[in-house]
Amino acid sequence: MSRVLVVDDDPQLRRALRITLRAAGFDVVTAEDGRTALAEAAAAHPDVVLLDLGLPDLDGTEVLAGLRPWFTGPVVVLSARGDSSDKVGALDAGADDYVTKPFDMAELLARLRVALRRGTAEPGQARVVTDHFTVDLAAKQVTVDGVPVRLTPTEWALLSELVRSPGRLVGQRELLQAVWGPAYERETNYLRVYLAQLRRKLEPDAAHPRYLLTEPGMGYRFSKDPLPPHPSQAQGGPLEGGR
Amino acid sequence: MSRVLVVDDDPQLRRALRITLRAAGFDVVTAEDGRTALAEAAAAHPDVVLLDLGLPDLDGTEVLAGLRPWFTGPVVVLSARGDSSDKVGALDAGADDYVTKPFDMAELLARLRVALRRGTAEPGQARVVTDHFTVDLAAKQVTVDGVPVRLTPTEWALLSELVRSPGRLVGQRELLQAVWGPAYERETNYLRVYLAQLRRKLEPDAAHPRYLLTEPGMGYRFSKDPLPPHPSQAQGGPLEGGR
DNA sequence: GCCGGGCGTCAGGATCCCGTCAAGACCACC
DNA sequence: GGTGGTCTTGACGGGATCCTGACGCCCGGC
Repeated sequence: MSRVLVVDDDPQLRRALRITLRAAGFDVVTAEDGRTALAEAAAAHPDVVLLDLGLPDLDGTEVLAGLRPWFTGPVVVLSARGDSSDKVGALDAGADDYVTKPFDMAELLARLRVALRRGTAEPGQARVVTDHFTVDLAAKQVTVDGVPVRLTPTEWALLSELVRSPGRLVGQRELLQAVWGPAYERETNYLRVYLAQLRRKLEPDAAHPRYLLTEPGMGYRFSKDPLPPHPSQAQGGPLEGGR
Repeated sequence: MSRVLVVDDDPQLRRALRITLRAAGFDVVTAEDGRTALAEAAAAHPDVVLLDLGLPDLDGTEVLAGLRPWFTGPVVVLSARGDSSDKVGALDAGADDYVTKPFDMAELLARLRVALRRGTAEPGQARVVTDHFTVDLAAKQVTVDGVPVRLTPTEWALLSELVRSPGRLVGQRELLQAVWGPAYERETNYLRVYLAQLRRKLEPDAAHPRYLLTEPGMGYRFSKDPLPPHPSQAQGGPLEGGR
């Protein structure tokens, strides 16, 4: 179930949205002004924010600006103002969609579904867990077998880029651009060096990676479900009876 | 620079969009009906598709359905019909945004920016499934009977080119140009070698392909619905009573 | 029956790519 | 000014990948 944070100063609309969204299977949290919204967003970890622009204390754009540095989920703006300049401003400020009041509830629900469809898939998006290590994206913390591990800034940037989309192949150009910037797209050396460091710190056996996989010529892939241990790891397990 | 595919049957609107989008820094490709749209989407590799729902040959929803199995980028729907049910239908069919005509150009550009900001679809969103193997174009992952299979860059480039238009015959020149570049249009050798490798990795019986089919003298075709198994595969099935 | 074009297969060698290591540069903090 | 940590950069060996040519098969035309 997905959690949505509804930010609106109109009690009636809040109530209507709460009822409808709950009926649609959402877990609903509400806020009536900008400060509360920012606090609730941090506290309740919503998957999506439904944000009214006309708030009593803060301008909607300010709320967006306060949200965007750390909130990675989608933000759908709800506003009575239908001017094109308002829309462009909010969308360029980081909003993912813009719906004008009065709005049709079925359409709003559909747009929420679209926003969630592509927002980070897992509800517990801040934590990625494998059998061997855990990555907490919000706290910037990595633990291996429960023990915290120190990562350098570059290592962290690289790891979070990979872990953000489990199972997906991330191209080397994509990684280099995200971590070092567009000017370094050819320095595949960096990737090799830092992937090796990450594997030394995270993998059970750095020489035979099971989670941080190489796709030769294309890029790297973080796999949640580990590959089977390398055969050379013949630690006399009783199951290896054959041969 | 991003490439956008504009699909609309109105020549005037196409022209206006082409000029405005080009001025906004886009590389513009156009199509005037659904069939052309699907072909262009497969051939031109757009980053985003701007799709009018009222097309002469196909319903817009059909174009969406033809696009979504493999197209990993965002699709923004443009429509004169503003009914809520139309919007919900298109959004749930895989569209990323829905703009009603007449529209404000600045807003449309902002929505295109938003769509592109989010980048490609999540793994699992865009996948081509057959009875025997699955191709996840967003994750760049192929599984045969659920087991991940590793493809080399060239193999992947070739396979994705074929899989992008299921059922359609893709000319050898087209394939060679897409994978190796315009200078290699005569090297049909490459196709034979790499098709064989793909068949070895994907087909149940590489000697009698059922999914990656050869059209002698023309090119190759990916078929979702497999051909019946080859008769020589008489593995004692009860139905193979004869002979 | 003969012939030629197109296709599938195979194996070798050249090339590219990756993992690894180590040394130097840079920076922040003490 | 010293020190520890981090980031860059280069070089090297091993392995995977790509290109290439040769061969045999099938099929349609003559």
